[in-house]
Amino acid sequence: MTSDTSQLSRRERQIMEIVYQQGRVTAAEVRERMPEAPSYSAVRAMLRILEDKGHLRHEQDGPRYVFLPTVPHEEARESALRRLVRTFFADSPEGAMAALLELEGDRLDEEALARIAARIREAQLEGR
Amino acid sequence: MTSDTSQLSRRERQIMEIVYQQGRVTAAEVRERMPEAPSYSAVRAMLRILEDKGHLRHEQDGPRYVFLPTVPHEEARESALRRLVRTFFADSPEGAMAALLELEGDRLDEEALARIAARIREAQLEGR
DNA sequence: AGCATGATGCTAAATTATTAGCATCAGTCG
DNA sequence: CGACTGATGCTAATAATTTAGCATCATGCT
Repeated sequence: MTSDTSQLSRRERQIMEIVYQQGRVTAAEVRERMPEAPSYSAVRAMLRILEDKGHLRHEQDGPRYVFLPTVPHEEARESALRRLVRTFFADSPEGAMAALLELEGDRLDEEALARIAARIREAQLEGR
Repeated sequence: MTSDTSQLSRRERQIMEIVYQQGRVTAAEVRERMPEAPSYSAVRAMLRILEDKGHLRHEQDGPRYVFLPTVPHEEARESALRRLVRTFFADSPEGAMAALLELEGDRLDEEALARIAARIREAQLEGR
């Protein structure tokens, strides 16, 4: 297991976000998405550092490398979720749920709401 | 408005998280909660930098300063939520809600689930 | 073939971040 | 009072991060 993401530097964090967002990316793609993007070779240098630190690995994809996170997506997002709930919601999942509804409610159509409601009912029935 | 939190360095980010978690903190309190905490004076120096950059402000509290974020808690968490949904949930709020339920469901008691369900019903009735 | 473009590996310089110490002040205690 | 502790303001040294250039290789095109 790689070290905690709270230890990532500024650029490292920017890159890791892009990698998780995309799933697998080339150096050029990372660069396109970086705020105030440095040179191509600077991006590659950072990617290599992240690989050396164990956060990323690469695969050959034709003439270029494609980079992937070493911590699986699922795991990383759980970790990020927990951290967010702890930092901003006094560790209350209910608060986070409410905020998501409030903030993103208008992006949830009828069907999505129904699906979430069903999940809630399920949780209620399971007494958990 | 201060610059984007994605530009925060390693220690800056650690400190901002602590500040948001606590609401208002002294330098000593920040230091207690930092991973691999540096010296008291190093923490103070970082707090001052964050203040210079506009992320924090301070108030006098007896013989010491207490630090507060300049971006209101509500705003900061919305921003963090959006970023999380975008990075890890392909910008799908439904996905984020499902993951929260999955991950933290066992921390939601009957009453909390009922309250969330009520919020969902409300959203459904409002056709949003 | 030569040239251009896109890629990697590597290096090191430049820049920024992080660190902690010193001087000074304020408050408390014996 | 002096000593001690806890605080601030400030500085600069050190460490870490970030940056980009060079050499080289591979591929495709004329």
